[in-house]
Amino acid sequence: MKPTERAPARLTRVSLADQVRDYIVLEIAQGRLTPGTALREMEIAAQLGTSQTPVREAFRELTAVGLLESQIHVGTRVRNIVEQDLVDGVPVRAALEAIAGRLAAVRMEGDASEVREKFDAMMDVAGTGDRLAYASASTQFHRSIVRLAHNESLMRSWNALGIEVMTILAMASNEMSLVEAAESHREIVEALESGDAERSERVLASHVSRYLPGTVHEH
Amino acid sequence: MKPTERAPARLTRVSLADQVRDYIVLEIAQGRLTPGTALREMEIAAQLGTSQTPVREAFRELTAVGLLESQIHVGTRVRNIVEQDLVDGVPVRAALEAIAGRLAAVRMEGDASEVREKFDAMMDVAGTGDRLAYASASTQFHRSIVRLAHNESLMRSWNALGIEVMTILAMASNEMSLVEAAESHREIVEALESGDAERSERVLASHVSRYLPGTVHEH
DNA sequence: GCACTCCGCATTATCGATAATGCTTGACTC
DNA sequence: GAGTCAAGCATTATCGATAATGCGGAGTGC
Repeated sequence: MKPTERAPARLTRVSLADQVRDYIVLEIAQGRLTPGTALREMEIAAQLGTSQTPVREAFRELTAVGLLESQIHVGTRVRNIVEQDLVDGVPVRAALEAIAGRLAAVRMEGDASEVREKFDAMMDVAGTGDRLAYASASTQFHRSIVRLAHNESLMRSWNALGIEVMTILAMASNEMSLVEAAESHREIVEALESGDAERSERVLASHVSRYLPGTVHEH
Repeated sequence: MKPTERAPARLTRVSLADQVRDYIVLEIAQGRLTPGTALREMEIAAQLGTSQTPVREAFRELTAVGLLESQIHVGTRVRNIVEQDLVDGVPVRAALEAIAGRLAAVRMEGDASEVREKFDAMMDVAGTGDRLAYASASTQFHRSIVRLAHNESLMRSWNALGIEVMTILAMASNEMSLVEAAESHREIVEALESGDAERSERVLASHVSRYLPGTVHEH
């Protein structure tokens, strides 16, 4: 009962545009596409055996989160993500996740099981040392908190930060201990489980602020 | 020296996708497309004399800001924006613009001329009573502040809120005095001109918080 | 009468081809 | 020799057509 006959076991799950997007992200995260590289729609399409359309949609999405940059009628290239971009994102993300923590603590009414599950998954992955998988697990952890805040505006703003991509890039470029990193999320889970909105807000803001590259948050 | 011969003086400025997007927003803002209405790509395309592709891209963008909702392989419909959506957006927007105010106050180094220009434009428009134009002017005012913060992550998160659309919808549905509304932005301009980061942050947070429909912010 | 299956239709997702744009190069003028 | 203009080329933007998907209704068996 094969899904389809013609596709060579590759690019067969969801929409092609999504798969192309993930492919490009990986290429960048793993250094096969370096900043400044010009991306031609038809070329990528040919590589992946799709047509121009899904590639185009992937470009649009990645441009929206700042991974690519494009000029109308000219072209699209890999944006040079400098440390400043990561630094810029921190206060924004901290503010958003602080709100998320405050709302989630109240709205999930003591049932933080989903968050704890994501935390456990993150710990497991950290043990394997797979940095790419860890980046994904961490993103899912944080996203689940934002989702539990039940505020679509918040979710959209947070998504627009392109956390997943940034986390992958950050993970790929540093040597931080994964287990240690995962462990540092424990206090978030506990704060949420306590149902204390203020504490959750505070813990999340402080946690995310520590993502400043090469520095430690303090007040 | 006409731009093109074939187009009937309509849909001729920028990319078709952008024009389709603006068209749909207007249709919704002016009540010709009501919540729940199913949108068919080919139908809109036929109406506007384009093909399916630009319509599709417009749908994607509007889905991203929450104006439409779509299911893969099924269809896209006008989302029912309820008061809750507007309420949800307020704390997020307040947090983002507070950050923007703090950064902008410092980074523009006393030169708030751009912001003042947008303010003046908003006051002018308010005088005409054109609510749609006012919504646009107000959005431009706020966007200019976010832009002056020189933080792309912030800009992206803010854009994802779809402020323009929400403002249009809010404007279309209430009877607030435009001049009064415009005037309430003066303190923001003054705070920014003073270059005082904390004051700008505070004034913006408080101003945006007042956008809560039917209520007044207090602490 | 009710539940289940299968078929046809409406709609989107993807494709391959064409039109439009803007950069670049090279010739021409002053 | 420097500047200007235009034609060619690379690339995207848009198009029209086809493939794939999923929903709903007709038909069937119990």
